[in-house]
Amino acid sequence: MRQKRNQQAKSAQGQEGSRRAILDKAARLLRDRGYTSTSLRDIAAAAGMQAGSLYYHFDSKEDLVREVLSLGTALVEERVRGALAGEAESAGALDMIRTAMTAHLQALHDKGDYASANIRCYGHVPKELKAHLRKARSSYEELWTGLIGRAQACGDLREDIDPEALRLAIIGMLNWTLEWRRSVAPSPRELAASLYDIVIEGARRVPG
Amino acid sequence: MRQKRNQQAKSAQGQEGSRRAILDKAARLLRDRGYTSTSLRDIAAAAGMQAGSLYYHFDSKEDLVREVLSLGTALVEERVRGALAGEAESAGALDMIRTAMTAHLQALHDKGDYASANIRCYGHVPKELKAHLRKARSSYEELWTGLIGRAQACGDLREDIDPEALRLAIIGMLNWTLEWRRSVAPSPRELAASLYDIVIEGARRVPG
DNA sequence: CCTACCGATCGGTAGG
DNA sequence: CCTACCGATCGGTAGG
Repeated sequence: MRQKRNQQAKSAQGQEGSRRAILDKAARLLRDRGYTSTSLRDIAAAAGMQAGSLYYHFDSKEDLVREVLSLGTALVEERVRGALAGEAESAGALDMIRTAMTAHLQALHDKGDYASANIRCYGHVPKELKAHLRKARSSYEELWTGLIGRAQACGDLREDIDPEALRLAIIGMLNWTLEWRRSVAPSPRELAASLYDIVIEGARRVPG
Repeated sequence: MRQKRNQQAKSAQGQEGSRRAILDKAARLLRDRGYTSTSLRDIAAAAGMQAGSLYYHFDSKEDLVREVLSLGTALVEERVRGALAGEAESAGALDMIRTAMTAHLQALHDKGDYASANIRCYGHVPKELKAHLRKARSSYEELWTGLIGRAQACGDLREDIDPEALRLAIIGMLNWTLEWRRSVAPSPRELAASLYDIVIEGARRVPG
C-alpha cells in the first residue's frame, strides 16, 4: 500500500519531469532552428523518447510549441516584475526603467531558451497560435507603457515623445541583441547600462 | 533572321523575367512564412510554374534562397548609399545619420520583401548560408561604423559611447519595426524622425 | 511510454 | 520549361 503510493508519487514526478524535459529541449531546438524545421522527432530524440510518445504529454505540435513560447513571454515578464518589486521605494521612474531593461536582457541571455524561442519563432508560427501569443505579449507591453507613462508624468522623460514609439524602440534594441555574435556581446548588465545610456541620455554631444 | 534574333532577345527577356518573378514570389513567401515552411512547390505555384521547373533557373533551394536574402541586404545598402550620395555637401554628420535611418526604413517598408525576408529568415537558415550572408552584412555594417565614427570625430556625438553598441542599437530599433502591427505604424519617414529623435537627443527631459 | 504504421509533403532528378 | 517519379521525412494515430 505504501509501496503503491510511493510508486504513484514517483510516477507523477516522473511525468512532470519528462514534460519539463520535453519543453526544455523543445525550447532550445526552436530557438536554434525555428518553428518548422524543428520536428517532433528531433524534440523526442533530444528528450530521450520516441516521436509518438510526445502525444502522451501534448495534443499536437502546435500545443507543445504554444506552451514553450507562452512560457517565453511569461518568464521575461516574471523576471522584470520581480526585479521591479525588489527596487527600493526611493527608486525614481528612470531607475525603474533601467532595472526593467537589465532584467529583460538577463531573462533573454541567461538560460533564456524559452524567451529566445518566442522572439525568433513568433513571426513564422501559424496565425492561430500567433494570435494567442499576441495576447500574452500585451500584458507585458502594458507594464512598459506604465513605466514610461509614469516617467513622463513625473517629468523625468520628455512628454513630446510618443510613449509607444519609445517603448518599441527600447524593446527593439533589447531583443535585437539576440542577433549579436556571442563573442562580441558583453554581459547583460553591461549591455543594459550602455543601451539605457544611449536611449535615455541621447547620443548627441552636449556642448560645454 | 531578324525574326530569330527577336525571338532570342524575347526568350532571354522571358528567362530573366521568369527568374525575377520567381525571386519576387520567393521573397514574399520567405518573409511571411520563413525558410523551412516555404516549399519550392509554393514558390513555383506563385510564379505560375511546376516545382521541378525551378531547377531550370536555380541549382537548389538553398541557392534560390541565398539569392533572395543576399538581394535583401544589397537593396538596403544600395538605397542608403544612394540617399547619402544625394545629400547636400553642407550636410553634417548627424544629418547623414538621419538620412541613413530614413532610407533604411524606407527600404524595409516600401516593397521591402527582400529585406524583410533577410531579417526574418537569417536566424533559421542553414549555417553555410548564414556564413555567406554574414559576409554580405559586414559591408553594410562598415557603412554605419563610418557614419558614427565621423560624427564622433567631429564632435557631434559623445565619444564615451561605444560606437558598436550605438550601431547595433540603431539597427535593432529600425529592424524591429518589422514586428509592429501595420495598423499602428506610421510612415517610414515619420518613424525615422521619431527614432532619430529618441536615440540622438535622448528621452530624458532636460530641466529648464 | 513503445511499436508500427498512415497519408501527405518535402527537395530533388530523369527524360523529354 | 513539363511530366512523372524517387527516397526521405513530416505530423499524427492505433493498439498495446
